[in-house]
Amino acid sequence: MQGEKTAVEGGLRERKKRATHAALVEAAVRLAAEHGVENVTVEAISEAAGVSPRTFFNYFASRDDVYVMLGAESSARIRRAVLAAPSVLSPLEALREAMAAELAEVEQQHELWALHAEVLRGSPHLLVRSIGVLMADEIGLADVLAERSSTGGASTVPDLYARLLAAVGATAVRVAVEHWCVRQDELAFMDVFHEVFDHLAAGLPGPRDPS
Amino acid sequence: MQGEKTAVEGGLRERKKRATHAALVEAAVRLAAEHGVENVTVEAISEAAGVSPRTFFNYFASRDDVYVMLGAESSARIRRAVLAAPSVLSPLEALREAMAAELAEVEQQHELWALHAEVLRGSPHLLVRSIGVLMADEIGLADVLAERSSTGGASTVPDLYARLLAAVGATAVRVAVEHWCVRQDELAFMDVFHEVFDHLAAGLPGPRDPS
DNA sequence: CGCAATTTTGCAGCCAGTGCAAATTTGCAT
DNA sequence: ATGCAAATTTGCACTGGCTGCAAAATTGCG
Repeated sequence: MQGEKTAVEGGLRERKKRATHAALVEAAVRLAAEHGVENVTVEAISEAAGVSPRTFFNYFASRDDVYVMLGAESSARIRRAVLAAPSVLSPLEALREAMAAELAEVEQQHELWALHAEVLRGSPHLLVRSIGVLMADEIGLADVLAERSSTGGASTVPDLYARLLAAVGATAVRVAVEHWCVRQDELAFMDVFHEVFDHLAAGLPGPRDPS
Repeated sequence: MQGEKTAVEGGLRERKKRATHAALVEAAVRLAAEHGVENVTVEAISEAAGVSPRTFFNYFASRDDVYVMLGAESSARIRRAVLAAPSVLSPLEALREAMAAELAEVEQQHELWALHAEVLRGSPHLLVRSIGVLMADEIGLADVLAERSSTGGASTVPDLYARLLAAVGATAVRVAVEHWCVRQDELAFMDVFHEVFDHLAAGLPGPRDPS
């Protein structure tokens, strides 16, 4: 399937849409980092991105969404990785591997993420919304985990264990990220990540290092 | 009105403030349950509560906050209970006990909570915000857990284990509540709650019942 | 009762967010 | 290339969320 040389995806239309989306996000983050989120209007963002204010709302349902809707693609990739995991792995191990792989990817782009994190740190309001969105993704993750474990019966509602594992996994990643953000220069992120999952696998016995 | 004997707290001024606050919350929840959140304006809420629209914003920073800011007092009580827990309990056990006690309390009021849950179910937007607020409380909980475990040194930043335990504990409660909401008539909430914590204590080994 | 502090309210106004229809751009078949 | 259909962008008008400010009402206290 390679007939097209550099066409990574779709037609010109779709590419332009993605470009506009990215331009809006970047403009919003940069303006917010400089002037503070509350002092950045939709009009300013749109102008910096070269579109009309009305167009902004064709891409985001609210002004805040431009700062909040970032992890959507990551979460889809994690779901695929969980489904593709070798069946010898326990559910917790499969999830651990899938998340580790995705996080290694994200660590590349690093720069935009750092700026974005700074913006969120300055507005608890947005931070809270972001956390909420991350957690809301669990439902989809729980579905995938339940599907992987079950023999094939398409259960309409994931069982308690799958829901718990999805939620705890997402929470573990968030804690690892937050902890690492505070001590960015002291620790390697992946070390923090694996320490967190070691704690979980051991049943959270106590503050002692489980290794 | 002359008897000051039943004055549970403060003067008339403070009581009236609490009354207004409660009236706004109740009016908002009832109106939202009936007409849908998006069809309930601040004007309607204020009118039902018997105050002016402007006054609404003296109590809540945004319209959505009236649906989102409910668990604040619960979380303070849980923190106190964790600090008061006997030191023979492991951190996970102490947290489990504190949360179980608080949840038993909340189950009494049941009625308003059920209505409120229904409203949130109808608006993913608010559900996400609520989850975010719950999770944001963890920082305070992590402080308390770290303080309980440490010999006395007031660390400025809770250690990784305390943060993880606080976050996972809050997540576990949320999962238990959500799971129970779906099967409200089949299961007793406390059974779900303890099953979740059994999974955690066992290190999430697999979907099999750990009991 | 009268004074000081607090709370409520109305008002004027900015900005977020939406529906609609016209204008513009893109994909594609001819 | 050219014209047509579909998708996208844009302007416009309008509702409603949200804020600052100062006047009016309410409460606490001597």
